[in-house]
Amino acid sequence: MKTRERILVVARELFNEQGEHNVAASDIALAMDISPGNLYYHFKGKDAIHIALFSVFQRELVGLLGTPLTQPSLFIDDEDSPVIRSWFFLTVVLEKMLEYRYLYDNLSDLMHRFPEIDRGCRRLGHLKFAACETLIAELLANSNASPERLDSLVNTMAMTLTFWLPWNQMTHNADQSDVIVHKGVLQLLSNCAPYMGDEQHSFYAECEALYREMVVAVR
Amino acid sequence: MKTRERILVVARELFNEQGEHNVAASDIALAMDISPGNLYYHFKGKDAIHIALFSVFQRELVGLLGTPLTQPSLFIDDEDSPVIRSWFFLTVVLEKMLEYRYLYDNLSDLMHRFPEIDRGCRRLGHLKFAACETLIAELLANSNASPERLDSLVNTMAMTLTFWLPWNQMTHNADQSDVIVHKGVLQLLSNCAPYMGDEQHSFYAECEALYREMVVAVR
DNA sequence: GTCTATATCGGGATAGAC
DNA sequence: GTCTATCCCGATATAGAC
Repeated sequence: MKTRERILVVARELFNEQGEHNVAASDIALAMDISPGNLYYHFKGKDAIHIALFSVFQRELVGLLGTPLTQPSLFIDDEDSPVIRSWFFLTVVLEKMLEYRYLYDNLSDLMHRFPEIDRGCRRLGHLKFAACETLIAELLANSNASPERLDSLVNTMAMTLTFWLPWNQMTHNADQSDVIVHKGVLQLLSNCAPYMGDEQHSFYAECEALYREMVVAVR
Repeated sequence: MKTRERILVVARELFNEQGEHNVAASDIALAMDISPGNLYYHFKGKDAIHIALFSVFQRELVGLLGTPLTQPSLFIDDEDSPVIRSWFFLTVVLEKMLEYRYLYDNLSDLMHRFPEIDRGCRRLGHLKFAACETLIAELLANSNASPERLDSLVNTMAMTLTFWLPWNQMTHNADQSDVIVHKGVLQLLSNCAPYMGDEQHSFYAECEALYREMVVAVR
């Protein structure tokens, strides 16, 4: 792997582990066994690394959010139930966010410091909203919930999607970084539960079953 | 007002306006027209200011969260409906948080840097949970929602309470800092709506009525 | 591309006069 | 209590050799 690539990988790891602000450019160089000067040859400082890192993340997440549940894929069959499809979709999104969780630990800060990140996050926010809307439309197709309620539901889901990782970090100090995604999906979907029609119970059963299956599989 | 007091007030304002990390100790001194040396006479650096500021906030918020809806007060009558009481309670809590919103913009960061803030926020988190639980117990007294659902509802509410301010800041760049509290209360209560019994509609009506009333009153 | 050495700079912190 | 002046340090950034 080229040095430029490695810098991005190592920087992301350090940011996630130690918090963005605790990592100096020289720390990254040190962790890679290269000199600070060399690092500055590839990126003109930590800022440039941030921009590059975020642009990769943005591209990847836009790709995921852009095709929510619409097309079948390798993993998702068109015949699968909306619950399964939603479950899978949310899992994939949260896992991607977990890879770049340092971003969500310091969202306001980074958005404030970097206009690019600010614009990017707002764009991602809109996409999150849209994705949740189509997800809900599919999941609650024959629900009689009022539009206002659905609005607030979408809002809750988009917000949960954004802050689930930091929220868990602050409530459970333990590092259950693998179950955290599945717990998040359950939390997200359980918000939809009360609005579902008759399949309500079967939904919840399916959810819980999948949840336990995954948690067990991890351990 | 004594200098020591003024430092805390000005620091809080600057933190809220410009973000905690963008404010140096010398900035605070500058904004107050005192010398950096003088500031250091009162507080041994920015860290000490943070600790002092947080301890005030913690004391205040613990006071609010500690007596959720239980005792009648100047503003809350024992005969008032649970909806009104919940509404008022959430408003007061969110308004206090708004006064110290810089905290919630950089939660992970500050918790990471200051063990005191870390411990305090976890404690506040528990109190938030407990408060939401009693609120829900009162609000959904005769609901038949399953315990799992109620758990996830409490979780959603506590999380919303924690991240509502930063979430709004990142979605709506406009500074509608006065309505933000009322919008938050509506968002919080609308999560409970589907679990309410027959009074569901009357609840929503009451909520919306109050909401509009308050928004209009502000403008 | 990579290194070492060094310059720069901002913010934290202290000493001592008033 | 408050000021001025100064020191110190860590992190950023550059220069120039290899």
